[in-house]
Amino acid sequence: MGAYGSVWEHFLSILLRMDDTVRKSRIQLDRDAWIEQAFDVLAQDGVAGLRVEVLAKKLKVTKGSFYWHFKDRQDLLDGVLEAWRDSRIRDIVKQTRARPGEELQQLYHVIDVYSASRNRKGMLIELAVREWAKRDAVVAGVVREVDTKRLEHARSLFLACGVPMQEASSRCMLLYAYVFGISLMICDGFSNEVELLKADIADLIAKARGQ
Amino acid sequence: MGAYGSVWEHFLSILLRMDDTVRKSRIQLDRDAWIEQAFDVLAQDGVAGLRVEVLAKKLKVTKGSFYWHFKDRQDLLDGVLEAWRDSRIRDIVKQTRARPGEELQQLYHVIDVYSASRNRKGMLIELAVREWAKRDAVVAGVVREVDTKRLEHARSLFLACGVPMQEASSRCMLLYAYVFGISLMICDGFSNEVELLKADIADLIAKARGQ
DNA sequence: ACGCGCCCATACGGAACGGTATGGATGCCG
DNA sequence: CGGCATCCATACCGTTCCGTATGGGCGCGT
Repeated sequence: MGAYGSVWEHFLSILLRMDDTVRKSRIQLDRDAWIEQAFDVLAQDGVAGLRVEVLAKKLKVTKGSFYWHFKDRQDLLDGVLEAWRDSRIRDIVKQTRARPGEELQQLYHVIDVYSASRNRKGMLIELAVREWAKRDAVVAGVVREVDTKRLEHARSLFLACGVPMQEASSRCMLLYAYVFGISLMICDGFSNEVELLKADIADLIAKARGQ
Repeated sequence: MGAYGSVWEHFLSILLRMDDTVRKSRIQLDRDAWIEQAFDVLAQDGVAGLRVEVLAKKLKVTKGSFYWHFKDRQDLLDGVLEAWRDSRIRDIVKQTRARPGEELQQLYHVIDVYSASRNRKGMLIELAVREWAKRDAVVAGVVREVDTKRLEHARSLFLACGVPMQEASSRCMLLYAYVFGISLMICDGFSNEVELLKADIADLIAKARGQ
C-alpha cells in the first residue's frame, strides 16, 4: 500500500469513473440533468406526470439527490419553465431569420418545423406547456411572451413578402394556430392523402391571394 | 293510521321529495349526475383531475355512492367518453346543417361556435379530451371518429359554396385546426385588436380566393 | 491522516387517492 | 309487520406521492 497504493487507487478510480461516464454518460447529476429528463416526461405525460420520485427512478437515483439540487418540486417546475422559455426564444430568431428575398420560403420552413411529424417531441412539449399554462398564471405569462415574439417575427416575414400590415398580422396568427391545432387532430380517417392536403394548407396560409 | 295513514305518508313523501328536488335539484344521484359533474372537472383540471373522491366531494356524497353506480374509475371514464362522443356527433349535424344558399354563412357560424370566448367550457373539454387521447388509444379512436365526421360535414359546406374537392378538404382541415389552435394561444400581447384579426382570419379560411 | 463539502441513500411522516367490505337508512311490496 | 332492494356512509388497506431528517461514501485540500 502506502503512497503507491493511493496513487494506484487514484488512477483506478479515474479509470473507473471514465468508464462509468462512458457507460452511463454521467457519473453525477446536476440541475440540468434533472431538467433534461423532466422534458422527456413532460412530453410523454404532461406536467401532471412531473413527479419527483418518478424522475428519480428514471435517472436511477433516489429523491435524496433531487432535494439536493432543488428546493422542492416547484423549484424544478420553475427551472423547466425557464429552460423552455430560453430555448423557445433562441429558436424563434433562428427560425425566422431569412436572407432577403427568401422570406416566403422561410415561412414554409416555419410551418414545416412545427409539423408534428417532423418534430414530434417538440410539439408534445409545446402542447404540454400550454396545458400547463391553463392552470398557472406564471406559465401563461411566459406563453404570452413566447407567442408575442413568434407572431412579431413571423409577421415581419409576411411584411417582407409585401403583405400589408393587418393581413400580415392575421396570417401569422393563422399560421401558428394552424400548426398547433393540426397537431391536436386525428385526420387519417378523413383522407388517405393528408400530407398533400397539408401542403395545400401551407399555400393557403403563406401565399397572398392571387399569388 | 291504517290505509289513510299510508296514503297520507305516500303523498307527503312525494311532496317532500319534490321539495328537495327543487332545492337541491336532485335527491338521488344516478350515473348521469356523476358524468355531468365529471365534465365540469374535466374542463377545469383535465382527465388527470377526474378523481373519484374529488367528484364525490363536489357532489356532497362519499365514494360509497360512486362505487354503487360505477364499477371503478375506468367505468366513469368510459361513460364520460361515450357521453362526449354522442353529444359531439349530435352537435355536428346541428351546426353544419344549412339552408340552401346559406352555406358560407354557416361556415362562419361554425368558426364562431368554436371560438373560445363564446364557448369557453366546450373548448376546454375539447382540449382535455384531445390531451386524453394522447395516452389512450380508445379515446384516440373516438377523436378520430369525431374529427372525420366534422371534416366531412364542413367539407360539404365548402363544396356547396363551389369550392373544388381538394381545396374544400384543405380548407375544412384548416378551419378546425385553426379554431383548436387559436384557443391554445395567448395573443393579447401581440395586438390590441385581436378580435378584428380573428374576423380577418375567418375570411381567409371561409372565403375562396378572389371571392 | 484528518476534516470538510459535495452528492446521494435510507427511513419516516403525512396526505391523497383507488378499491373493498360492511353496515345503515329509506322506500317499496306483499 | 317483515323482507327485500336501492342508495349511500364509514372504516379500512395498499399504493403513490411530497417533503424532511439523518447518515454515509467519496474526493479534495491541508
